[in-house]
Amino acid sequence: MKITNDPVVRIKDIALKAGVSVGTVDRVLHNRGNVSVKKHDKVMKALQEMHYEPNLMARALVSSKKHIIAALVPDAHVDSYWLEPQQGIAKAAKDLKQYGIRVTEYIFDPSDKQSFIDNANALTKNKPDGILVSPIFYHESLAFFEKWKKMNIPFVLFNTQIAEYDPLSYIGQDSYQSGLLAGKLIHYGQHKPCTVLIAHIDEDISNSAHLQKKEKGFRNYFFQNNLDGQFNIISVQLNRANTAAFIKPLDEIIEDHPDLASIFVTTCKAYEVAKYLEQRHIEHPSVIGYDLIPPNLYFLEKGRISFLINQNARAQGYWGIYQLTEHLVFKRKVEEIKYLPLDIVTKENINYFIDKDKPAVLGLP
Amino acid sequence: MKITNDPVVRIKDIALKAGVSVGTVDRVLHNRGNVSVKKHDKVMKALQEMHYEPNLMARALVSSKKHIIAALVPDAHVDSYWLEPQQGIAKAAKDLKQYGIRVTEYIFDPSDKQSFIDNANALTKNKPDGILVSPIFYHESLAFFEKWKKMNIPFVLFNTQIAEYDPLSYIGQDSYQSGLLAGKLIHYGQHKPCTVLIAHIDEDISNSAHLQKKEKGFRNYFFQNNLDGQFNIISVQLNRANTAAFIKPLDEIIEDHPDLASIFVTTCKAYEVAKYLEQRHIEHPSVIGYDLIPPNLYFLEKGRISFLINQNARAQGYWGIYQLTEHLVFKRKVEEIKYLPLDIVTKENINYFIDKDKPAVLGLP
DNA sequence: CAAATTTTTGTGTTCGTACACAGAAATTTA
DNA sequence: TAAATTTCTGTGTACGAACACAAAAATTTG
Repeated sequence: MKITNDPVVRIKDIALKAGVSVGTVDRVLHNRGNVSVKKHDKVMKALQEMHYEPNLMARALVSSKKHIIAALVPDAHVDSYWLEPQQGIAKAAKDLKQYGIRVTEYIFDPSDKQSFIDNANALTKNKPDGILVSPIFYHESLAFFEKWKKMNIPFVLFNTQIAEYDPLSYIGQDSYQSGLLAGKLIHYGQHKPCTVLIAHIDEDISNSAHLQKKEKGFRNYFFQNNLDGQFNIISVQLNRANTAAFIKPLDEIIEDHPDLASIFVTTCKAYEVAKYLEQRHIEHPSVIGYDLIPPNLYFLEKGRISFLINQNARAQGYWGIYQLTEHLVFKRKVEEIKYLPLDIVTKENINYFIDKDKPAVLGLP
Repeated sequence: MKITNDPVVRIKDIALKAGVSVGTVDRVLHNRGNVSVKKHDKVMKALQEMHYEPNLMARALVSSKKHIIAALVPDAHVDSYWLEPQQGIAKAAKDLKQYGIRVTEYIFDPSDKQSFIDNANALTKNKPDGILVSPIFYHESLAFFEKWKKMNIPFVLFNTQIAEYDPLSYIGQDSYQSGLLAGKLIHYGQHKPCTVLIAHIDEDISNSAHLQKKEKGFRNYFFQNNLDGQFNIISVQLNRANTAAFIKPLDEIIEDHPDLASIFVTTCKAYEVAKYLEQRHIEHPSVIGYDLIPPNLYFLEKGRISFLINQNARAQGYWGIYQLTEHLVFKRKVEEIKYLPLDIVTKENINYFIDKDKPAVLGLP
């Protein structure tokens, strides 16, 4: 039998041990100054010896002042991908309400820079206590980062990383690594030489660092493992807006490459490829894609999509708000970069990844 | 711009609205009785209308009485598998200390029923406020469940499920599902007819419901997908204690089945098979196993093990303590069964799964 | 109908921390 | 050296919920 814990130490205990009042300990703890060197040292010594750890509940209770967090996120009507982060944000807002967190969402059109600017301006005018933003427009974002920096408003980025003006934290997906992972999955499923297609759907690669990183990671998997000779990797950019730009290129690729064994879809639109294959009664190529959105799940269940890589977009939104809360309410240090797990999801383990209404007790791991 | 939250409602607000004192509201909230029907109704009405949700911080703060949780877990020296749950328990103990939780561990020898009984007796004598137990001995466990039930001590099971005497919660691995998943992974990697080996290492199948469920799930994958014809599935029980009982059967199987394509190891001992294959310079069979323990990670990194299925044993320990805390401290309803995710781990995404000082993200998606 | 008893209701204190404010000690100024 | 100022220190209150206890109202008893 072993006991895992030592007793709880309160500020009062520290004060007693150091021979000072709780007020003095408090001043030391928060570097508020106005403490004589002598007592400061005494308190520090007591703190070291007793391993003081603040009671987060009491702390949260007393500083129950309201913190307003502004979330600047793309409109899910334009690209349904953004539904997930938004759900995460909403969940976090609900869970963290009791800590005095209020979340205000500013929704911009991801296809319209001006919409981003307008919303960012509106947000800035309201002077929130913290900002969560998906800075998909690089240059436009920088200007606001500078403003927020000057206004001393902490901001957290998610989905897209921009290192300048050091944000409080970046919550992200590791696109390169996910490309590597997709490569592994496809390689594992294919032993004979064959053709593999990388399909970028509905997004302009040149404008998307993500897609580039995914493609690079994917290609590098085969390169690093000296598989270039066996696998003929081709890539294509498709656009659903225009049937000709979607169906036709696919038709041609299928015709030109009878040995096409797998298709790696770099966006959340794997279901479009699955649908296409089904309609054309093409059985052989396996499909790997991203994100647990309903149409993808449908084809995963059917077996038409083999794997989905879950980048935990929901969790990105959740963690963004969570990190800001840690900073604003509990004044804790937060990780500068937080990559969320890359889950490999199949028909057989899907049920662990949907729903996930996990509770939040702050302070928890 | 949309605001995600409504204002926080306190007991005081309810009392004001209902025209009573906070004491009365408190009595209604906790069914303490001694409230006139008239006022009771008024309070109920106010509660309904204002969507009261208790402030968990304040609640935990006021009832900051110590809760002692006893954890009855197998000795990791006998089977290193138990290291993971123990780490999870230790982490939870640390995180939840501030909520007044003290964890006492009782370590028993998993190969010795009497050791289980002795420790369980010692534990019971100390009358903890909650119990976390891995009831690997069925009959011996039942007797204690009955005692604890009578003593009104909530207990949570992990790792092994026993439904009688309804525990507060069961935290578990879904062994059947993980077998299915392993089947899928092997099938995905093998297109030609071949032989597949199920290896149970260092455990007696007949005594382990887990291993049986894993094998059943695995076989059913192939059965349900009408793949019986193509895949010749054989199984073997190996024991490292005796070299003859380990090396020899493997040698024979390899010789008898030149088309052996994959080996599914149902325990955490996949590294033993990987080591064997390496020493014999046998390249072709892919290996799939369980658990992220160092020797397995070594062979995963080398490529000798293709996939590891992570049953999140660490998280099992963590959640066990967590669920008891939810019940004891926050008085929240806890899920009766909590299956932890089955993660598919490869060389390419391993870094998200090790370390995990994961909050279990508590609360997270 | 008053006294005794029971039921119902309200008030006050507690938890650990943060912060405001008052009071004490040390320092500077005249 | 006294007064004014600055630096330092301790005390008191608030946060929201829980619970003990006191007070008030309703009921029973004599």
